[in-house]
Amino acid sequence: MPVITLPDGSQRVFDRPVSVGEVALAIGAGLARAALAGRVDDQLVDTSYLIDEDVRLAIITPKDPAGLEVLRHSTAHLLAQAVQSLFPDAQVTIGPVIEDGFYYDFAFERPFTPEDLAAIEARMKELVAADLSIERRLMSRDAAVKHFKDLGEHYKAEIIASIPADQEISLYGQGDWVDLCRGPHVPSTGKLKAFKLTKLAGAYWRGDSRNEMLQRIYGTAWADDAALKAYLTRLEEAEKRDHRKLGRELDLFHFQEESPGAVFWHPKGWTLFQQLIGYMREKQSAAGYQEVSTPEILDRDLWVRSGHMEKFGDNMFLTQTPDERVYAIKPMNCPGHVQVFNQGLKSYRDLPLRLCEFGKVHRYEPSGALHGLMRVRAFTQDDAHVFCTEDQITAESVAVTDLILGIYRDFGFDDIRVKFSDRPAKRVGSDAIWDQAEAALRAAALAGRLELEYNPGEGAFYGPKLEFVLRDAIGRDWQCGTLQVDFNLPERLGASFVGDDSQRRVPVMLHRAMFGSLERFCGILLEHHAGRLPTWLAPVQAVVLNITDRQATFAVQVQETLKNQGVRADADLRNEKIGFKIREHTLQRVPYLLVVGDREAQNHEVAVRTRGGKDLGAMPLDRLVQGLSAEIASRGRVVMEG
RNA sequence: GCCCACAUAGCUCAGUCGGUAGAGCACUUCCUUGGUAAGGAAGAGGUCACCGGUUCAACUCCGGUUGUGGGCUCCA
Repeated sequence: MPVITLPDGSQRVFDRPVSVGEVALAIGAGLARAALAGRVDDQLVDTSYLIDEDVRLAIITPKDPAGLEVLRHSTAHLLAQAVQSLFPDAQVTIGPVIEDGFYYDFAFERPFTPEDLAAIEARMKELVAADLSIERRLMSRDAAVKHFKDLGEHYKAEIIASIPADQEISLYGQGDWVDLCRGPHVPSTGKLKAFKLTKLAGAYWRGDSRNEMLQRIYGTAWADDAALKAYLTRLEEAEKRDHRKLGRELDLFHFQEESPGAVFWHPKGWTLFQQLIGYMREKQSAAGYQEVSTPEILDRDLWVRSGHMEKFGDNMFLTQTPDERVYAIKPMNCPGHVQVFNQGLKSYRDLPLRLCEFGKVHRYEPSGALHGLMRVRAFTQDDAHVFCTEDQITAESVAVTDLILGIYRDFGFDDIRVKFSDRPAKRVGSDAIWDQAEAALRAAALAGRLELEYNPGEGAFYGPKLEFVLRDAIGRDWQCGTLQVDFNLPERLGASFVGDDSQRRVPVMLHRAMFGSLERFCGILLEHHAGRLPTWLAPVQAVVLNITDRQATFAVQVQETLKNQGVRADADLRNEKIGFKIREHTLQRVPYLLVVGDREAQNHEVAVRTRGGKDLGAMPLDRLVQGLSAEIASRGRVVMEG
């Protein structure tokens, strides 16, 4: 006589064991139709699951996030069934749910083509129309291994063999097709309505690049067609703000074959870049950093001593010169900064010593990893190294964290999280020092009142680290800043200072970057703002548009006035209609369009329009200058429009 | 680096069965001086990424190289 408690607290009593589906039907026919699965005492189960004792039960529908997951998982199975019905020789492997969808990896003798994809999707639709019921059964491990081996499914057999002995092996069948799966699944294929196969890709078996490559088919699945359509629209919107497209449209930068992964910055893009540097210089100087500049190329031997050659030698650019020496183009700035520290005898009184550099580094990234500004081979870091005593680690770490958080907020990022990685198994330094360093980083992260994600054992061999991740306007995460404690490099490169007891000591080094890569940060900014950079960062902040040639002189006068006040202003004196000019500069995302006609010239004012299409009306020149200057100085707060 | 796809004018893209290339926008010139998201006309612009092969003939078919895109792996 199971008593079933529903989420609203109400109870239902049955005089015999009942399935989740039957309970749903007892509540209502509509709910029974929508039911995809059940949650029985926090465990997700199929609608066929038989309840024979008192439980709490929630009926899971597509509206429930868990329901959507079940739906996607079942769609992955549907995909596998369709593939095997069309291509019986294809072997199945795994097919998990991912954000917004699912994928399934297959082993098949020839690559799938886009035409195959269309055929597979059509077959999936047929299987949905057939509304095959999906049934779960249990099997012993040995029987399951034999079952899949007999089918020629070697990957599945391998997966089953690796499942812990105490776990039961469940299979799900739909029609004549069976797959190994933990479940749960929707009751029948007819429940799968809104899905689309999206792309083909290669993927290594078990995610290991030493293994053979499988073929992955990606798909997306939603509760209904409206949600699917909304998702596809969202993808299109994301494409529109792609920084590579914006880079071309706004004439900011380009790439070309002669130097893959290296940016050609155009005047407008470089203006943005320089704003970032100028901003950071100001912040760092205020925070007690001293800027240095170290060589781009350094003898290979230094990188052998630092340990980089051994670990990352394959990813370094090396020079070929008329002499015998081999230089490495620097992939990082740290060894250079240690050389600066090493000049002259340092005292504990010199610490903490904070050296920063806008260092351009080169890394030979794998060709397949390159991606616009986001992953390049030549980039500029806002790199800094703090040389300090062990006692200073905490205070310095807190200071760095505070600095980083304030900076992200200035750029319009409020959603920031931190990943904390502590000691790995293989490491240098005593446990006492690790205890101290980890405590310092944790304290620093907590001081910033941040959401902390803990990655045990993921730290560098030379010290623990914090990684700062920011979330952009369309919900993507970007790792930018990093703070690492290093017990290793100073010693390897012979850094030391004289302590208050006159003994030589080895300093601790904190590695820290805030933007990370300036190139990448530019890309993130462009996508975050969809090209509409805040006024203080916009390459062109205002453009003066004359209506006819009669106002050309006044237009130039307005432009000059603005430039003299430090506003980046252009004048568009072309013989074009005002509508045409408005359109062009709006598309160029210029924050303020200043129209001057006879009326304005007469009154010594400008008609102000924003790139958002808002008409701010006529404004005397001095008020315009005042407003623009205030907005630029405020870094981000919109003064003019408010 | 691995898998798949792609590479035609500055940009976005057509180009059938193999017969040496087109459009729109942009650009140049001329007309137009027009009040808030595209005024009109004419002109110029291409070794079809590169190298090789097949063929009477290759943008087109085949092989290779480079680059790009989407994934995988990697990211000090």
